[in-house]
Amino acid sequence: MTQSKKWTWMMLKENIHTKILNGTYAPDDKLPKDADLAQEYGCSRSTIQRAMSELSHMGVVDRRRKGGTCVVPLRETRAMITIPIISKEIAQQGKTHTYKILHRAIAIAPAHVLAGFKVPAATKMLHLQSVHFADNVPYIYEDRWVNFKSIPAVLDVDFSVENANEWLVKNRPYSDWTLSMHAINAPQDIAQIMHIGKDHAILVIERFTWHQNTPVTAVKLYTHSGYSLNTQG
Amino acid sequence: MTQSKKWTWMMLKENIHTKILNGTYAPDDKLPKDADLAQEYGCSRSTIQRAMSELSHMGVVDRRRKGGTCVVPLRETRAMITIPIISKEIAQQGKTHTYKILHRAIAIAPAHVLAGFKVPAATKMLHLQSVHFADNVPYIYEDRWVNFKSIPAVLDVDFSVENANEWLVKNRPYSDWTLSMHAINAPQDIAQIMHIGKDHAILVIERFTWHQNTPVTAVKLYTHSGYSLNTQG
DNA sequence: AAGTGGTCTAGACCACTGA
DNA sequence: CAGTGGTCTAGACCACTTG
Repeated sequence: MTQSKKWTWMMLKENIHTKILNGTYAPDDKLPKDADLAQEYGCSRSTIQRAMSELSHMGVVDRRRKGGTCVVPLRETRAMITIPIISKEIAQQGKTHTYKILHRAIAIAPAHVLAGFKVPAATKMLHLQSVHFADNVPYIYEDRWVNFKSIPAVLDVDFSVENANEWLVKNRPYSDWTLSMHAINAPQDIAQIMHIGKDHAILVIERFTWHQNTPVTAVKLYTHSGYSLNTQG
Repeated sequence: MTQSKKWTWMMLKENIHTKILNGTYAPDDKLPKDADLAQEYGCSRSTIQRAMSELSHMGVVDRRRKGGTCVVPLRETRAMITIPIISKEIAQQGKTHTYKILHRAIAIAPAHVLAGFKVPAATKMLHLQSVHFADNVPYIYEDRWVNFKSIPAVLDVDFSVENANEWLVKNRPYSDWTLSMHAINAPQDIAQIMHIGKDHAILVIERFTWHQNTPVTAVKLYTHSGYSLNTQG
């Protein structure tokens, strides 16, 4: 039925996905094995493999050696989100990015930072608090701890000029990270900085980064009112 | 230097990523072309291709035909997030999921729903408001519009028993969607439903789904206090 | 132990796109 | 139009896992 056509892996992915969506393959059904599908579609097994591994990655099917390929019954939505580089994001909106540092100190990192890093002992880190503006309107407030032991040069940087995130991305890339998003009511100090009312709801993006198991930086980004993260699939 | 070893695409990905992280390949540098890398590592071009296309997908490098492969200078963080199936998520926490429908009506969808669907004309849809509980504590409030023209059977379902999201996932899978996350202060009615104070900050997840260009459902999930979305890379 | 998906190879051709 | 990445193939072997 499906021969005589040239199938790319992308077309295969969509074709099989459609068959799953329209019930040709129902939830929990077992799909034919790759070799049989290859014959059915008249293509090589590698091409089937490529399509199916995408579907597996999307959470649409579950693939196991020896077990075969099944349609996942209650599929979750998986989305790739991009945490933008702040200055780029602001520039894309046609606005001017400026940046101001409010606080710089070396201090023992608070418990939640140590916990997030999974570092048990109290450790001194560089504490940086700063604000990003878009056309002089507060855009994001950034509260950051930097483990300067992993990158001593950070102590010599003049962060009144240089943006901490971008300096770090350039000078101490990370290999692993965690990310968490939640909502909070703005406490008094942040409300004042962001020019919003106390208790105004803000989206907080919290990120921990490591480089080969060494903590690099922990940052909380307190977004401006109305900020949203978007994606599609 | 790197021969005599058996390289898998995963090892290659990590090895090349490390070289980018440690500056062997600096931002904006051009990497050797796939064929040369294949020779350098003593593997086939397909294997290099697999590793590099992963790095490209991660946003670490930029690949162009004829242009070659470059290290992206200011790399964004890209994360795969999973929007869980509510009942599963609650079960995973060892709690009991229950569900209650508060409102069911057919009405003209409000402007923001029509706009999100990119449907210009006023359209009647099924409006469902419900709450999910974890051990009888409000967990998520769900405000949903269903385009019943795309799935008439939805009008006959007894949503006092059946969970709308899961019924839809089973009976009208979607092919395309958008997702948006932001924070709001709980309005009076939602605060009351969720047993929180008015203006308490909550994370809202808003999703529009289509099936082959036909709107299926628009849903806003108002999460409980303290909810967070997590991911890692 | 056998079956199925995961990976690797060597080679071919195609599709962009930059010079 | 020439160079580079993207895809496809046919076949081989490996790794996991289930019966």
